Amino acid sequence: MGLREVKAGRTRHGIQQAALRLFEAHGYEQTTMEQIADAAQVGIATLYRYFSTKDQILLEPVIDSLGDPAALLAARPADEPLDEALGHVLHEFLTSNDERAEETERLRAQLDQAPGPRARLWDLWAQQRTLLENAIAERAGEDPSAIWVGVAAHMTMMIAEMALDLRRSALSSKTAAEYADEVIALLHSGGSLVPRLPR
Amino acid sequence: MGLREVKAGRTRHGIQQAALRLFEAHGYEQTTMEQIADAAQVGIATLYRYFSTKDQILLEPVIDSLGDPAALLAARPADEPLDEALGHVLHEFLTSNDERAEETERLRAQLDQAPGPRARLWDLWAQQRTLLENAIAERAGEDPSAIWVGVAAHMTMMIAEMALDLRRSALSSKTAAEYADEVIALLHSGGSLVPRLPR
DNA sequence: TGTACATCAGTGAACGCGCGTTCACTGATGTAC
DNA sequence: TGTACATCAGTGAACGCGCGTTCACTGATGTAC
Repeated sequence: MGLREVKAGRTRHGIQQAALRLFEAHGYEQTTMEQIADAAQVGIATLYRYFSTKDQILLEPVIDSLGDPAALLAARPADEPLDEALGHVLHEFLTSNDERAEETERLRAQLDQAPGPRARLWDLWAQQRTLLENAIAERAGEDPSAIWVGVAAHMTMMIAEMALDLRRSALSSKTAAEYADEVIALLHSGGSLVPRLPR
Repeated sequence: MGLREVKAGRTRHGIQQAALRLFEAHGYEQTTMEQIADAAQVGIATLYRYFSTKDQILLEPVIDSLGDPAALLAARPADEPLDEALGHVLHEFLTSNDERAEETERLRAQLDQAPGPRARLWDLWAQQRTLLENAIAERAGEDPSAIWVGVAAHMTMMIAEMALDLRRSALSSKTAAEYADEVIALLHSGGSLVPRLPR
């Protein structure tokens, strides 16, 4: 890697850092591209050389840090029962997330206040759920549009979402993976938490 | 209702109709407020008298047509088991939705192409899930932040979401309530669809 | 090691565009008497 | 029933603002020889 690339990397990183500081201080919507450029000590044109939109500045690190549940499932042994495999997928997905927790937490907090980026992040989750559906279907040799496939994928992603939310909002210092275990245990406890068909 | 109100209602409705036509023809983002004003044969200032933002024109009818699961749960008999009560809530929620299906379907289709409004709609779902959590907790006389409460609420809303998605995408003419029944049946089938704790 | 040229990060300024705001005004509808 | 006044829907035009685009240019870094 030559000096040119090193400097470019520094500039890019400097923009992200400056932007995050400003977002935290004044909010995403209240921060203008001009302010970011000033704080990062670059021109506005330079901003758009690295990030095609304002959204991207906030989203790029979050997107990069997102795991890939479909790939995790594909890596599980083929003879493992689906529910067990999905349990492992959840663990691996959330553990890798726990490791970068502090780093991404500040970004997430900003996301919650910016409708545009938030919508894109949700799209990303939905997209990964679809990929997971395909992985599940392929594993079973069945049609990805089968309802049971959708149920399994939705359950997995829902547990992941709950676990991340719980870690984010809770006072305790449990990991997301531990929260996922609690949720899974509740779902298998035979309690009356899952809606039942009306007679 | 006097003539003044009647006319105002006509104007408001005319704006929504004109906007929806334009959104369908050219897409939400590609449609400007000026075009909407022209098509509705009113001034731009009139648009902002009725709708505070462009989002609102699209969202207002969707928001109005959304049911209220928390209220539905509160209306169930107090001695009914929770899972049964939630099953009824789902049925009532989705049935009322099925009735206005055609009306809101065109709006939903537009929502899918507009990140801003889509984010707001998701916020609304999350908000209603929170309300449902409160209703569940109150029914049980427990803390709304208990994990099992969140699980029950998430499960209910997830089934509703899946049912609506299935009705929207499917070729068959089943109702959302019927799809919900299928999902519920799969969840209780004892299959290996719910992730399991790794040993 | 030096020279000539190519490449590319960064610049600044001007611009287009659409959302949303504001304001003084018109004219129709509503109401008090 | 008519008159005088109040209320309010609708108008048009100007404006502020921030995002994103474009372009010709500078100067540092990279490379061929």
